[in-house]
Amino acid sequence: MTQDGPTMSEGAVHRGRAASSGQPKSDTRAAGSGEASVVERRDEILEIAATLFAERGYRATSIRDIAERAGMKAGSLYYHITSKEALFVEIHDKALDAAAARVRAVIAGCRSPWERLEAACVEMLEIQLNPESLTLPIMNNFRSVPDEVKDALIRKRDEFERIFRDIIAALPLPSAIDRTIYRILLLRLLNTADEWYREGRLTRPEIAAQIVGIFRHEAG
Amino acid sequence: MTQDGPTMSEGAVHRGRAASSGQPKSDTRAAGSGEASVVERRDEILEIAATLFAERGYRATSIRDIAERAGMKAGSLYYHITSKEALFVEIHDKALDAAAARVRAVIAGCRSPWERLEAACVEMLEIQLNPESLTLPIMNNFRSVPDEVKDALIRKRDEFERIFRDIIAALPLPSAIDRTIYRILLLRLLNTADEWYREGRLTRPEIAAQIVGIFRHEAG
DNA sequence: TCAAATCTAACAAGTGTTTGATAGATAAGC
DNA sequence: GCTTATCTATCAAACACTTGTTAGATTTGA
Repeated sequence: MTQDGPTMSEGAVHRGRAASSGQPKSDTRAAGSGEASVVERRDEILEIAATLFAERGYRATSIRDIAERAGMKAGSLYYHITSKEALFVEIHDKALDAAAARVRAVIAGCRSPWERLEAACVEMLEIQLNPESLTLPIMNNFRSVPDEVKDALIRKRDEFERIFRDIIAALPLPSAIDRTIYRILLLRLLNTADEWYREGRLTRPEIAAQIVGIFRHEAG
Repeated sequence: MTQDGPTMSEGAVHRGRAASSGQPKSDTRAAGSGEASVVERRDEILEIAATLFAERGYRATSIRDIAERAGMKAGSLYYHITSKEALFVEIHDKALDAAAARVRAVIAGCRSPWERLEAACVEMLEIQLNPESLTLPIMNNFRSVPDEVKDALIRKRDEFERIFRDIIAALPLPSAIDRTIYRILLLRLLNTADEWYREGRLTRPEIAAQIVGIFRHEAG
């Protein structure tokens, strides 16, 4: 892609209920009335799209694919979304926020720096390898994303990675090790786990322990 | 992609001079006659395609992109190639062969196991980060490749990675470290270097040294 | 003259997106 | 309570465009 994607012009003025707009009137409509509420429907679409983006990548996932999985026709999707790009950006931001929250939560209960690193690694593997929710492996492969959007995505990702910068800053590493490279390498492994992970033999915590084992060096 | 790509039916019976076929008559035509020889023309196309595939990925690179860079129209490309898939497979195989040769060459002159590992890492970074030749970063991102082709690509890649299996087998690692995970992680970093590498500050050999520094653990 | 290499033009299929029509539910007026 | 009117969510159909690929005509050079 890089230069041929649609150009993401201005903000949406759709008739439908695209992205951010606060609740429509007061439509959260408690789950009493039998069927899924309006808000849930949109979240459902976000999850479906997230799963497909994660499985096949942005470019290889078509609007029609998403629509079909959501049980509707392609055109109908545009009642809920502004554009494919906007959909991706929204998912990406939500996924990173959720991931950040989860990682922050697990490291909060850790005393030593190495404990924190290992807990963060375990949690990252869970996040990347469990296609359960909206916390999905889509924080790389920026090549498949139009240029203008790319900047926003990278900014959000950098924000997320600051968590690891802090964890690593607290590690008692030998002075010969460059902490920036250290962080880049570690995050690359964690973020692309779904590409190199092979089911079987070792469990996820065991693999996380292997990673930390390799990255563990005490100053001396 | 995964299931929608073209289906790579049978072997080519083109009129042109697609893939493997030995030389056409005796057409290597020494470089005396002023212009590029026929064989060189085809290699030129392979290099152009390799560069584009590396830059944008398989799916995001169109036949028309390649043709334009080669100074011709899309249809004309099919005089030289059988299909986009076959073109990719050929490039991929050639790239891996070239990379294997280069890595084998540099580790041949090394005594100690750790020396060998560092030399291999330096060379891999050079290969991945120098878009000079046909030795290009396309040994990952298999998601963007049709299923049937994927198997062949993976087989070839596994063959390449055996070099690293041997290097790692000779390392005096602590018994707690799993050499399979160790190899997978290291190769993932080296193979995706073009995605995480940022120009400036550290040179490539310095980065390679950092990587080896992190992965270096003596048994004890 | 002959073959190699390229062009033009089309194909069928797929892309993101828009438009106008329409069921089904909800609310308002009488 | 019954009939309107409004609104929500969907569909069908088209749009303009890109994709890989093929066929036949045409140029180029020896």
